[in-house]
Amino acid sequence: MTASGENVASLLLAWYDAHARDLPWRARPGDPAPDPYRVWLSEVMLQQTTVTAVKPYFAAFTRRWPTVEALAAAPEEEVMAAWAGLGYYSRARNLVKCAWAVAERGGFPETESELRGLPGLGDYTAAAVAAIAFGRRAVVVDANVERVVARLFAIAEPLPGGRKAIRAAADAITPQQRAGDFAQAMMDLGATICTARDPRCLLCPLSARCEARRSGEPARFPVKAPKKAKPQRTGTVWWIVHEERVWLVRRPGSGMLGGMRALPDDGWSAKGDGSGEPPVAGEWRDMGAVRHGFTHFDLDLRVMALSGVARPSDEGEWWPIGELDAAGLPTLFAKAARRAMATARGVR
DNA sequence: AATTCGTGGCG
DNA sequence: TCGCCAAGAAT
Repeated sequence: MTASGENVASLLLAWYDAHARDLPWRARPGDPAPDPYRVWLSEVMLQQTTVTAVKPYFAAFTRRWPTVEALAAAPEEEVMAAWAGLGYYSRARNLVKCAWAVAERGGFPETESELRGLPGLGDYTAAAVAAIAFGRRAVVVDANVERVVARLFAIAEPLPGGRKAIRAAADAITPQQRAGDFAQAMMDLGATICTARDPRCLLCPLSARCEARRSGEPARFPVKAPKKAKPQRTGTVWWIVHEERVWLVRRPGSGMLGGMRALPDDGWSAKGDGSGEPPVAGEWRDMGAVRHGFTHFDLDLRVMALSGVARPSDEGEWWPIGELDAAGLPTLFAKAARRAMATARGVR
C-alpha cells in the first residue's frame, strides 16, 4: 500500500499544481502563508455547504471582521444575524465561542488534537485546519474524500459503516509532506471530476489506479444506507404589525434555528404540527402559506396577520418592516415575511 | 450509534 | 417535481 499510496499522492499533487481551484480563502501565490483565521472560518462555513453558497458570506465576514480578535469582540447577535441564510445555526454559535477561546489564548493552536478541542471543530475540521493552515500531516476525510477513496479502492461496505475502512485507506495515501495541499486536491478532485453523479473519469489523474472505474460502474461507490422518509409537518407563523413594524422574537439558544431572530409561531417542530392557536385574540387574516424543506422534515407554514395589538408578548421587539433584511431572519421566516408583505400589497 | 440540526442547486 | 447532495458537529 505504501508504494501505491505514494504514487497516488504524487499524481494528485501534480494535478493540483496545474488545476487547483482559485478560492477566496486559499493562499495566493506570493502570500507568505495561509491565514489560520481565514482557513478556520472557511472550513466552518463549508461544513455541509456548497462553495457557491459560502463565497458571499466569507467575503462579508472577513470584510467586517478581518481577524479572529475582531470576531471575538463582536456582539454575538450581530454574528448570528450575519450568518442568517447560511443554515446550521449551531455553527454560528460555536463560531463565536471558538473565537472567544482563540482570542483568549492568543491565537489558534497548531496541533490537530488541540484544534479538535475547540467548539465547532470535529474530526474533519480539526484535521483540515492542522493540515492547510499549519502544514501538519493529518488525515482529512470529508464527503469528497470518502467518495474518491471509496472509488479508488472499490470499498463496497455501505456508509456509515464503511467509514472505518475509508479512513484507513485515506491514511494510507496521505503523504507526509504537503498534507494540506493533498487534502485540498482530493476535495477539488471530488468537486470537479470525481463527482457524485456521472464522474468524469476521462479527466481524472487517478483513473488508471481506480478500482471503481475498472468495475465499469464508478458512480456505484460509495454505497450508502437507505434514507428514512421525511415527515410532512404543518405550522403557523404570526405576522403582527403595528405602525410599519413587525413583532419579532428570538428563538431559544438550542434546537432548530436556535438563537436566531424569528417570527412568533405556534410550536411546530420536526416532531409534530403546530397548535394553530394564535398568541392573542383578534381578527387574524390568512396571508397564504410557504413550503420549506429541512433536512429531516418538510414544513407547510401558514402565515396569519394581525394589526392593532399594543404588545403581543413579554419577550420580543418591534422591527421596522422596511429594514427587515437587517433582522437576520433564517430563510424560512424570510420566506414567510415575503409572503405576508406580498399578500398585504394585494399580490397572490 | 442514531438523530438532529438549513439551504440551495442540480439532474 | 423531487430526491439527492454539499469542505460535518454535537449529543
